[in-house]
Amino acid sequence: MEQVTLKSIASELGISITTASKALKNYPDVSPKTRKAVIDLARKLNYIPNSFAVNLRTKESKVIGLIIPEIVHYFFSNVVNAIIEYAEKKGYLIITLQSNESDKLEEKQIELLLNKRVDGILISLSNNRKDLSPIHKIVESGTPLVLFDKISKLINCSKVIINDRDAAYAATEHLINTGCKDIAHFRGPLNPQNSIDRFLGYKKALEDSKLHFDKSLVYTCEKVSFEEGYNFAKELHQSNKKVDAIFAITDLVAIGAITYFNEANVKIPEDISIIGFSNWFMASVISPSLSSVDQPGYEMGKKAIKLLLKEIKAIKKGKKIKHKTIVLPTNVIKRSSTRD
Amino acid sequence: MEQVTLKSIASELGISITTASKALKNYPDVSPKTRKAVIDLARKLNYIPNSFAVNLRTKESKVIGLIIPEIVHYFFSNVVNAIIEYAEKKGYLIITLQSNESDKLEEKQIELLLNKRVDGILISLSNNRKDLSPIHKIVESGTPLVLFDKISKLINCSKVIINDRDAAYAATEHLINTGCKDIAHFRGPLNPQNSIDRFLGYKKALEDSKLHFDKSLVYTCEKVSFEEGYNFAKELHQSNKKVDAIFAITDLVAIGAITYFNEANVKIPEDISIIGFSNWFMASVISPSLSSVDQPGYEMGKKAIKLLLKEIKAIKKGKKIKHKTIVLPTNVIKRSSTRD
DNA sequence: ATTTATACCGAAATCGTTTTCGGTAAAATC
DNA sequence: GATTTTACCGAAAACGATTTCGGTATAAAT
Repeated sequence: MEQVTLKSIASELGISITTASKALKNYPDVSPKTRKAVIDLARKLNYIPNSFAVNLRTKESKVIGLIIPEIVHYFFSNVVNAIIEYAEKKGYLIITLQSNESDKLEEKQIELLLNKRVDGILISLSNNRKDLSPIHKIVESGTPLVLFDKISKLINCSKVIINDRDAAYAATEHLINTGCKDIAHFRGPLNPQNSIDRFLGYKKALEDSKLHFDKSLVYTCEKVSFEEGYNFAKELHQSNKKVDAIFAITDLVAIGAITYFNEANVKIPEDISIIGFSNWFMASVISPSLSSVDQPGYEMGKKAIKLLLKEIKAIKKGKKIKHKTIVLPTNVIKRSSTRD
Repeated sequence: MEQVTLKSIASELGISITTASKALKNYPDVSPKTRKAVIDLARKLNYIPNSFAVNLRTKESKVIGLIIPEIVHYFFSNVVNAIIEYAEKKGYLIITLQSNESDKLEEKQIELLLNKRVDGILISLSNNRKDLSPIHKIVESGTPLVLFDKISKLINCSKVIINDRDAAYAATEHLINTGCKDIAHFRGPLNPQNSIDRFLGYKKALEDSKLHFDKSLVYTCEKVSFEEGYNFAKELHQSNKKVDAIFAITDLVAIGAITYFNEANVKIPEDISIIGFSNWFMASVISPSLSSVDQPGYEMGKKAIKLLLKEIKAIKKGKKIKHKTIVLPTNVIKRSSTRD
């Protein structure tokens, strides 16, 4: 399998490597005749420029690194989808890595991407990240970086996020506006900022409406799973606590709850209203269909890669870059699991 | 941002580039003293070997290309998950691309990966692929290739698949064994081999059990969506056709049907049995829980990347490679949507 | 006829690493 | 003391493309 190079083309045509290169790259100082000859031969031999050599020379790889906690997640697979798609259109390829919520793994992966000399890096931070020095290292290396969804404000780079607090506030407000007074919250783990922010939004909405915040109505889903939603719904129901609504950290948790209430013949939303978070496609599909807050994964991915490519371009041109933080709007999607 | 190179290390230490390189790569002909000096300085300056130069020299990129129809799919995101994970352990990175079921796009992406000079390629073919020449091109280029799930037998390379026909046969057989006699099939589109094979398995199972195959009981889901499952269930129900079971091409379609029957107060599995395909995690979660055939995405991804890396290794050592086709076993997972 | 402009072409340096192949000094052997 | 071995080191040639800078013809201008 003999490799076709500029050298082989040049020697076949009896010209120099320089001229061959210039012919293919539309330099003006090559005659139409030789240009045609080179192009024709290149096509005939199926010449493919050696990207390793090009990379070395141009010092860019046209590859972007992407680290997310887990790809097997509707939200993240949508993000990845958008990123891959947009990047490809702009001539960039994406190397994807998953941290599995392990900060140690995340650090290794950052190292890997830096070693690969990718042109830029996109990260959604793992929940357990405390030490920010590996992230700072990226910035120091001069590699453009954009953080999204799960970010840290302490890093000096561009970011794309939603306002979890406001979104949770809106969800809770929707429950309040539709007449609910005793609202439970199935929250996420205690550490992640997302989970904290949503809890805070929930609490703030209660307070702003002069509703009593009852700590015993807050259940913590460690794994944010269907089962937890199901079991906490059962627990809540059998406890005979006075509750007329649930705000769940995630649609999956909410659907767990719905499943229990359906089985227990508790009417939704007459007896209890339920609202989820993320607007997973299953939300519109189960019955009753689930009200939710949309978390625009595709949009987020697209905005993040767009921002990153812009910074890469700017740096290449030696321009100064101003880091931006884009906050994507979220909307409460009203369906049948909450009242009118 | 001055780049740290072997050259800068060497000149700082007053030694040659060669020796610096050898010190870092554990060559025996460098004294412990200079080795230590080089290693220490390299660490101090945070030296990162220029991967572009290494690639050029070693002619390998340690990158694998992966093309799938869509990443936003539980099955495929599981495949990707496994591939990324295993590859990383073995020192390889994954560039992921999605064809969106477009053969034109798929061809461009193959071109992209070939131009990038990835060390190997993994593909799950798009449904519309007729012309196999772009795939042959990969083989001709000498790039190791492994096809999985949606493959073509006409390509001379290794493959990882399930036997859709047998799996569908087993699903239908399960319905028959549990007393069903009039079994409908919500099939997929007419083109894709997967869809055809599952239909054939269904038909064969009926014939082998001397059950009548009724063409009017076969519904074609063009988009393989929840809505189609729901609507065909409705259509079937209102048609008053005699039917006591449905085999759906996919769990999503099956869940659509279940949702309709739940609403219509048709008892599952007493009045009608339903079995899906893929063993999506939602199958165990809805009520009644859905019987299904597991389609081991994670296993498939792992086997595929393993096979590919093995071939890459073999080629590097100049060994001959024998292409393998791995057929992964599938199992009928019995849950509450079918009878005992 | 001489100068100037134009149109093409190519030598060579460069990117940073890897690896082969000699070379020199010191130590070991006879 | 002469020879061989051992232990280190480095020059230089790759890998393949890009780009600068200078060159030589030929055509145009004076």
